Amino acid sequence: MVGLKDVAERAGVSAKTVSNVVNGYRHVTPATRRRVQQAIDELGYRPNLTARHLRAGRTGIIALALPELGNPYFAELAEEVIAYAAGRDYTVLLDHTHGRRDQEVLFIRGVRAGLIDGLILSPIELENEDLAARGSDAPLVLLGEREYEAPYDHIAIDNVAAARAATRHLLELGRRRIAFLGARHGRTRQPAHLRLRGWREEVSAAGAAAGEDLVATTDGYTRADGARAMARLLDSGAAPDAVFCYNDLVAIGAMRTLGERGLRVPEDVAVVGFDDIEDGRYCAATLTTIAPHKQAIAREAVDALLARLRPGPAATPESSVSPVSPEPPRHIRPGFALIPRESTLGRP
Amino acid sequence: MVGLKDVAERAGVSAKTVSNVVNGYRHVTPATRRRVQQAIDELGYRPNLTARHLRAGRTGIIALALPELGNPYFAELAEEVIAYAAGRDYTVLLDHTHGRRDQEVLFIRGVRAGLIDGLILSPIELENEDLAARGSDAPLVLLGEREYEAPYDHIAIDNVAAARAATRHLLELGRRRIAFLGARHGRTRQPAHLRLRGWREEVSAAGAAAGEDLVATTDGYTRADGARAMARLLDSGAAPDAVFCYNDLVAIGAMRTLGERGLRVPEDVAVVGFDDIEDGRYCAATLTTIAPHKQAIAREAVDALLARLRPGPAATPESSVSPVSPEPPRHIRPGFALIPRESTLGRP
DNA sequence: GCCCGGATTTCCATCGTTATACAGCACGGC
DNA sequence: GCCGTGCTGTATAACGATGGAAATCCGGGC
Repeated sequence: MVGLKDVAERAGVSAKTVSNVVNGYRHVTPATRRRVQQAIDELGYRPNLTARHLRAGRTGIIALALPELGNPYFAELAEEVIAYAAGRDYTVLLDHTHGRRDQEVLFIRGVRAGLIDGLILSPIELENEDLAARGSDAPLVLLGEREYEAPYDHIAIDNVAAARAATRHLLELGRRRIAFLGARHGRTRQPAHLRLRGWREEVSAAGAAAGEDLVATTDGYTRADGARAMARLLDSGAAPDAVFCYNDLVAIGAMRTLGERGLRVPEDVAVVGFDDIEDGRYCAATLTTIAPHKQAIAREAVDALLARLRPGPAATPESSVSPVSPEPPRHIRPGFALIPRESTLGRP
Repeated sequence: MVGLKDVAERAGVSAKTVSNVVNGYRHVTPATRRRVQQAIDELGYRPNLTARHLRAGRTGIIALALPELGNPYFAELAEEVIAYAAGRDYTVLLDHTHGRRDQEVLFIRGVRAGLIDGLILSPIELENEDLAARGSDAPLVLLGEREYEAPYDHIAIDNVAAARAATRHLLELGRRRIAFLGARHGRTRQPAHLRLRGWREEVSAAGAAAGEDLVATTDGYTRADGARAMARLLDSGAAPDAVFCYNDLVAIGAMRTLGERGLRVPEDVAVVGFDDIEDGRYCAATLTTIAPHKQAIAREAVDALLARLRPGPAATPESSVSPVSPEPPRHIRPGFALIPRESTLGRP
């Protein structure tokens, strides 16, 4: 490990002068600067980030905790967050919770205390009481469909409106028996709550079938879950002429099952997904879907977090005694779009 | 920020005693331990990782730099690496290079110096000279198809053998005009080098068509690249009866184009991919593919890296003067399997 | 020749934690 | 009653970098 001291010794100056050179401090003689720079190059010195972080009291690292990277939606979102954060000079530490409550609790409790400046979490099974009992004081931003009463910024598209738009699209195509795929069973808090509500509101308003026989539950939100749920739904005799799926993965699984059963998409059953993952654009029948504005979500999430990290605009000296009441939590709703493709329209 | 000192003061002991309690040091009176623990709980103290890292001279963080998270192969691999590293008490800092040489160079040069203990990199465009000019001294493990002359551990399946297995599978099905999809054009070093060679060796050995008209180039390895390349190949009149694709994404793109052109998979054109990503199992025709043993790759990569991090087994005191020559770089070849599915066999 | 003021560089303390060395103390054997 | 002998707990010094005060240097004005 070559440190400031080594460079300083070699250049015949003090450690602080080397530090000044490294940080582009103005008042350094060109001659000194040159000598120091040469020593730096010769020794291959690189400032130790850990030490800097300790000194600075911050690390410039934010954590992003998502359920699964295997879900392309989250992988794509992660890329956006990483890219945007990098532009704001922050490094992202990516983690996954497997959608498990204990993992989620761990994160909000503050694993990595002192290592990360803040956390963006997309919870699945987290509960209100977990947030209330939170120990860590690092800023936290929540992402995704789940809604909480705790005072944290929350970024999510309007899931009810999106679900209604998807359902309406199917209704407008003349479908009357629209199934919902991806309710979670055995839970008091329903992760799919809002999308399910949107579906229910819209079919009810249209006077279409809204029976519970058209709601299929899943254990998770993977392709396999979608395939199984679709099979169960068909076996139950519910005979849907369309399915609105919790997400694209579930939809892709459902389409696979439909294909195996000899049912055509969209002629026999139209399918709508949610997330607009890349895969959906290359299915045999490209997938109609709700496209949340991922870039906006990433941007808003990072901005919201950073807003709570930065000292805030000009805290006047006297106000530092009586702490300014923090900004109230904000609920930000990035946009979304319905993207009609072959799974509802057929091939042009 | 509540630190050891605050806890110490509250418990009426020294900071070191608190540290001892936190770290489970044996010789602490139960009474003292209790008092300290209570102070910890009351203040909600969490040890500052940055300070620990500085003190320890290591962070327990390793970086994993992959081309794209949007490619499910890398997302799935990342999950494996993160999980396995976690089991070995290491945190993974995930990064992506977009397969760009400048990014890759940045990483091996040692961005994050001092913050990470080592790096696992899956390079795409990195060159030998970049590795030779490497500045950082943090251990580095290379992943993936590209081969280098630099002295670093390298983890990759036997790509030639895998490509031959895939091609042989197609030959055994009676296909004679097997195209290769995903050569990279305009590059001296061909990323797809080994897979292309495997294809060439196998078709030549079988006396099947091996002309350059059956080799389609791509700019990248995405679904879109695959779709475009397939279209070009068909337009060229090459009339393949099978395609072996650089990876599953390219294969999925190719299948989409085949579908649009009214060609059936596998009846008219059989398709084989590479990577065994989840998507392939849910295509209209499930995708035959080469499945690299991802878990083994992740395990070997992490193990190889950690082996160079840990002090090494019992460096005898006298040998510490004359530095032991480091272990020679190892080339590790995890296994792979050909997984035949509908894209070559048809639906059972 | 001496002093002044700004530019340049150095010294010291500090971020939060832990390793090392040592100081207090109770207990038992003589 | 004295002195080792184990335990406990404390004081101090790092880890590597940087902010701020203090010290030094330099040329110019008197």
